[in-house]
Amino acid sequence: MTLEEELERFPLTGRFLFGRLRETLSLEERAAIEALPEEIATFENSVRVVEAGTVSDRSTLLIEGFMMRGLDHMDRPGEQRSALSLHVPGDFVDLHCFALKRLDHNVDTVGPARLAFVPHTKLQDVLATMPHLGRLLWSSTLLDAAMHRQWIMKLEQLTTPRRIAHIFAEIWRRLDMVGLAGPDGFDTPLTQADLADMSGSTAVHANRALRELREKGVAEFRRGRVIASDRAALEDYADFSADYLYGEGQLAIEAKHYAI
Amino acid sequence: MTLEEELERFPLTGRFLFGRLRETLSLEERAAIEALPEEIATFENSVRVVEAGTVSDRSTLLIEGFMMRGLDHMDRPGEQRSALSLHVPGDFVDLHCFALKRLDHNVDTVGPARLAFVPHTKLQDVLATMPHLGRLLWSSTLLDAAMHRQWIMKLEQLTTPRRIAHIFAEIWRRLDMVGLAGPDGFDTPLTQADLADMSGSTAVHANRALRELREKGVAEFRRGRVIASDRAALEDYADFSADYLYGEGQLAIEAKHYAI
DNA sequence: CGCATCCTTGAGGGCCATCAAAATGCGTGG
DNA sequence: CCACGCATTTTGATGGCCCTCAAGGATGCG
Repeated sequence: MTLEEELERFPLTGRFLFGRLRETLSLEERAAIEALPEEIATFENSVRVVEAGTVSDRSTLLIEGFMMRGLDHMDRPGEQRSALSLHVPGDFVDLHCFALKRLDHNVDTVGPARLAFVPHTKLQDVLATMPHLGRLLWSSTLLDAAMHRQWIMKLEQLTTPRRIAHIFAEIWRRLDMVGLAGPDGFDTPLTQADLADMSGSTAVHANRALRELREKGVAEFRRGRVIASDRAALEDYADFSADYLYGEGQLAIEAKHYAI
Repeated sequence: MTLEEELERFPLTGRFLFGRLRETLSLEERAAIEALPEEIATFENSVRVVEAGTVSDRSTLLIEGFMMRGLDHMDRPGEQRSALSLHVPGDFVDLHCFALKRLDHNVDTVGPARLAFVPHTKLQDVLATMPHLGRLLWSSTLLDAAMHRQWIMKLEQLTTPRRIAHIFAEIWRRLDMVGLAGPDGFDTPLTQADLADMSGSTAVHANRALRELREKGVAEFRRGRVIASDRAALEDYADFSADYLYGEGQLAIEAKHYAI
């Protein structure tokens, strides 16, 4: 099914796992997912949707826009924050809190966003009646963990310009999977300060790193728009390999194993 | 049940989730876990147990010793590696590969270790018949993700001495939970080069960072033995808070939610 | 006792943080 | 349409953390 058809039939959740494991879901299962949200809401830029430490009985699915998971720095709340992951439409942002209940980080919007809230009671019903779907939900939280690991590697190994290039490469691939990227770039609501948070750097240095990317011809960043005419060069510069996103290439392998 | 009793009845898997969510497991469920391993094996220091990229049909439970998940740096294989997580006895090291099948990183021993291999077919049987246990297995993979997030924060926010102090503080707490720590420190097979890999630094700089920890009275590290007389000072210095480990303090909350 | 591994120390240089200030773009309201 | 305020971006200067290369010292094992 194409993305357009998918979104026609499942306008809220059609992007969930699209380009990855969605193909292994039956239509009944996709319908069950579409029926999960109890409430749809729209938020403005930089709104804290869930606060770290709170016990929650619902999870957030991102329909439209971007979100970030992070933590305020303990010394100066609100000033310097630690970015843990960025989320694009189709992501079940804090599904893991269904199993852990208490969230260990904040969940904020980056730019305006439309969200679907899924009560955990409904998830529990789905798990009881649709075990295969339950396993796929599990997998989707593990994709998050795989991205975490790549971020760790990125922070341990790369300089700031390469870290930012890696961020660009990852977001681009992920937007691609849900049909929201262009042929030579993509749009985000990110600021240079956001990039600094994600790369463990400062806004000033992120600015200089972006200049280097521009001068090297790797990528351009202007007010949230990322343009890179040579995608291979960008991914090469960032030591980026899309394997950890478990995208289309791996689907053949996965689908076989998921045929319970 | 005390840890001693637990290990008496479940010598292989008695430490799995001990001090965290194990209390929510029935005796039948614990017995089911104990019956999972198909093979027990002992390995020497620095043995690669699973190679990145391979499709695996079994997962590894760490019974005794330490393991590390990581990636070799692309340019110089075997030389500079990126450490992603360290594992202690009781950890279901690569359980996530049950759901994702393909591993995105290597799994190596650090020092000698005793491992239990669990075939995925057995896990599948357990999931089919014991849904509650299945959810707990899910949770255990999410604890890994929570630790990943804390590592990301650690790398983004802290200097190398504080990163190493954070590593010490985390390992100490985790060894505590499975009864393997002392009152003023703990033993590991880690070298200074390992600490460097874990903190995204170099062996030389890790050495200087350890000297600073020693001079500041935060912690001592001598041939794998970590000694810190003032644990609060160590955790304070490292900006460490054990919440993300979802240990005993949170059990009351969790247990309630897990009473399906 | 010899060897391998690990630890330690020095010197030089590069990446990045910090402080400070100015320029640019953008929405609001006059 | 212009003025204004505000967030964001840009640039400079200084200093600190950390990398790299190099060499020597300690420890443990056969």
